[in-house]
Amino acid sequence: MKIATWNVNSLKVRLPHVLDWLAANRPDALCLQELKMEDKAFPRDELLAAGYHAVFAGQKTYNGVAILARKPPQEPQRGIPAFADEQQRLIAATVDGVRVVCAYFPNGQTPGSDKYAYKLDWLDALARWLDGEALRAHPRLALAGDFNIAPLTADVHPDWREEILVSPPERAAFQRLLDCGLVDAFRLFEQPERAFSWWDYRLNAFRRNFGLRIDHILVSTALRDACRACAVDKTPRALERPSDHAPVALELAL
DNA sequence: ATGGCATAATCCTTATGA
Repeated sequence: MKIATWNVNSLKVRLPHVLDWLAANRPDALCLQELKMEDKAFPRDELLAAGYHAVFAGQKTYNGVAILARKPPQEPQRGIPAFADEQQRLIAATVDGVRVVCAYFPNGQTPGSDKYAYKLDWLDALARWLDGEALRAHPRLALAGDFNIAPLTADVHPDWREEILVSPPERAAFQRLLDCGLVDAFRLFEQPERAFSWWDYRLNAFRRNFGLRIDHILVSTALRDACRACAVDKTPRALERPSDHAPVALELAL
């Protein structure tokens, strides 16, 4: 089984890249973030023609998440239960017996801001839900998405000067997700130096490999031993009009 | 010290992103 995640930064603009990537990689499930479109604009027919069913939670201008899968995703659920939120940032569904949770974590803007407080509140609600309910109901669970957190020093280009995405409270919140019984699938395997998943559009950041690893796939204990490979695919980032994020893919022996 | 690019929305400027 192959599960992947990709922040597409507008599904409308990136649909050709997504269709090409699906054709080339044939994942069983692909989690998308930052659709930036309402549900009525979702390209359901184009994806079905490409062999993919979808569940999605869209909104105008910002946010928006979807799970694409070769088989119809089962029991879709939108949002974090018991966390009232106008922003469409999470959708979960079962694909091939795995509970796939697709999430677009808040950016946080800058420590001390309202958006930063919202980010930490959102992370707290996510951890509570995973620990208290989701993992009990679904022992085989994968949490995939744009976490907007670079957990380790190795996940950050040395020239990164900002506090956001690397601040101690954000990293503590990431660790709390691991403490729920999840593992960062990427770090189960040997990886190249300076492996990132996002590069700023400015400053020739991609060419200079000035990036961050903020897109992750965490898997539950029950899935850990089934992991066979996990990698960032930098190819779509080099195309014309790319997303600023690259897809991350996990292969499982299931 | 700042912005540098991209997207969407209202529309030629602004908010947001990471």
